[in-house]
Amino acid sequence: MRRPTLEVVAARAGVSRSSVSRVVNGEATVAPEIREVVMRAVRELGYVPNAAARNLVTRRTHAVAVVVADPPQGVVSDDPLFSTVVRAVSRELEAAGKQVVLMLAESDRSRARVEEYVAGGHVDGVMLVALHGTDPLPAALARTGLPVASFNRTCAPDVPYVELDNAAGAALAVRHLLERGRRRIATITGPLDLFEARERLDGYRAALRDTGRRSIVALGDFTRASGAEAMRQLLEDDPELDAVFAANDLMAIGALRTLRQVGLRVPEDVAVVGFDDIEAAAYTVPALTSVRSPMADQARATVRLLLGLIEGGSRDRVVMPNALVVRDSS
Amino acid sequence: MRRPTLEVVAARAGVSRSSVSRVVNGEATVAPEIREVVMRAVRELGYVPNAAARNLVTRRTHAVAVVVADPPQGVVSDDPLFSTVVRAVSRELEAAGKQVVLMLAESDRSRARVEEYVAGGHVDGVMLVALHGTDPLPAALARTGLPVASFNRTCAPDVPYVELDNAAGAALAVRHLLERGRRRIATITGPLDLFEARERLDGYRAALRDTGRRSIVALGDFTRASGAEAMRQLLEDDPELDAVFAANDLMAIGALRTLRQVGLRVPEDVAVVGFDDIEAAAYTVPALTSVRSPMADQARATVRLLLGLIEGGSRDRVVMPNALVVRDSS
DNA sequence: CTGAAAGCGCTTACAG
DNA sequence: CTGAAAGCGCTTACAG
Repeated sequence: MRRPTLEVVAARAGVSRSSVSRVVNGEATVAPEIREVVMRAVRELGYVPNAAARNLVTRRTHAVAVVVADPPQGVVSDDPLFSTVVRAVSRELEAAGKQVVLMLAESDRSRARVEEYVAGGHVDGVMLVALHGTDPLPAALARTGLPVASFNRTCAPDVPYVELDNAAGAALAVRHLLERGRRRIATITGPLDLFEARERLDGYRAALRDTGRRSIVALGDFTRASGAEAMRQLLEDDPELDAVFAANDLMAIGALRTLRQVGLRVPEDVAVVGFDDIEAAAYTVPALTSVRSPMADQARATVRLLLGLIEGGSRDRVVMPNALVVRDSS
Repeated sequence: MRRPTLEVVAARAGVSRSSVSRVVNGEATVAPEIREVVMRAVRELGYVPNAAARNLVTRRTHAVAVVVADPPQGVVSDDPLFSTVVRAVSRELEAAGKQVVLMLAESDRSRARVEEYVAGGHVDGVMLVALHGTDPLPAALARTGLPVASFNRTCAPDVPYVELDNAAGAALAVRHLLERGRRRIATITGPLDLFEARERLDGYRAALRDTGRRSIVALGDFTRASGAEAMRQLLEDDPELDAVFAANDLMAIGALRTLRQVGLRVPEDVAVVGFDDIEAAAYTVPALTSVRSPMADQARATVRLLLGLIEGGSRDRVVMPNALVVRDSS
């Protein structure tokens, strides 16, 4: 049962295809009685315009690719932020009448697919999420000539992006710990090929440097397991430490677990602060102090940036502010 | 800078458009020297076939819509399962050469958009996730004539689906608690307009009925907050209860929080069991016993079901088994 | 094995 | 305001 075409609707309504097209596209220059009769035919036949035909001539797809360029270990898409970001982006794009085409770029093969897909004219623009700092994908996509915006910082010079003020957020956490009287403040970093992770580490270092204290650093990869492991490492390195700033909440949750296992009390013995303020932060024991990054806001900002580019707007970089949510862990 | 067309490639290679098309589509019936010269032209010009033109004539899009039909409160897409499911589905579809078009169906307006999009021939098939039992969307989509498969049970008679054996999973949890010597076992349900929630409640009831014990039920909606609230309610209703089965882990996490707040020990005073075995279950205090539902497997099964339908296969219903992961909370 | 031609279902100047 | 016609960029019988 083939779907009816414009042709069929025109025949039914006794008008030309042009007129049907105009009515369907809501053009003003149509006589009321023609509009009327066309609308009826459309309704009766259950006519829906064929997308491919329309795209072919208009060169507009009303679709946007959201490319989640996940590092191999799946840091980001395993993250609670994944759903927050994907949802916020979807809602915003939908409100703007754009369809979301979700693409996971993991393997080299899937990256090649993404490039081909975008170059094939399937979408009007591309939004990138969660890139390695050195990911070549942004630059490759920018080369297609389509509008591209990134949810986080990239190193492609011509791809505008939105980002958190990661360094400032980290500094906020460290200063809070200092105010609480903590002396030996360690940090657990994210994977340092991500800008976010590097910037949060920088913020931590800068805040400590201001007070002449030394850094105590363990590497993590943004997963709970790595946070637990890094905490163990830190305690070995410096049994005297009295605070830890984890570069995201998942690692902070892992750190809490290790501290409990070795019998250290939080916050009495060791204070813990995370980053992102995911929903689970309010449900840890004790509840986790965290830097709140308004992910949904960031997602909205990126969408607006991209929509602006599609409409031919400017390519400004946007930086989102942070706040600290103090709970029981510090 | 318009992208080169088949025409341009043909001119460059000095052959017909037909030949270029054949080479690009990997047809066997092409002389090696023609293939050679076409490939070179393609490479030099950076030719990528226009998707709209191709779809228009082949009536194939190589795309699949993944429709997350979330209840208004956003139960599902706030859920850690969202990312698990979306990722597993994306990977599987990508491996099959299908593009994922993610659509959130929340408001009536966005539901209408989904229907129109699907009817417009944008996709080869539809995968539904997270429906109310009474959601009219599955039936509406089935009416477009396109292949539709659901990640969970629906009430549309002609939409095949994959589902967990929810009742059996719940019964597993209850029997485990009985074996541990618990006498007064309560449950916190999910929103009862979801089949999953109803079936888990049924399983709980059936398992208790077998032993002649009575049900103690509080309603939740699959969120942490509702779990915390329901737990409070249960303790008021029956201060003697010694176990609770929450219909998902998030609510179990909320229940743990309430129990801690009122000074009850887990599992000494009250044992807690959840459902889904999300990653966070291993990180609660105490670590949460949970019914493991192989989400990724379920996602894969649904994708295979849908791909089968697209290829013209059968419409079998699939039921996935469950297991219990025993941790410290019971 | 190759090419000329028709056609997929739309939109959009262009006349009238 | 309306319609006839061209054209978007491809694929695919059909001849040869």
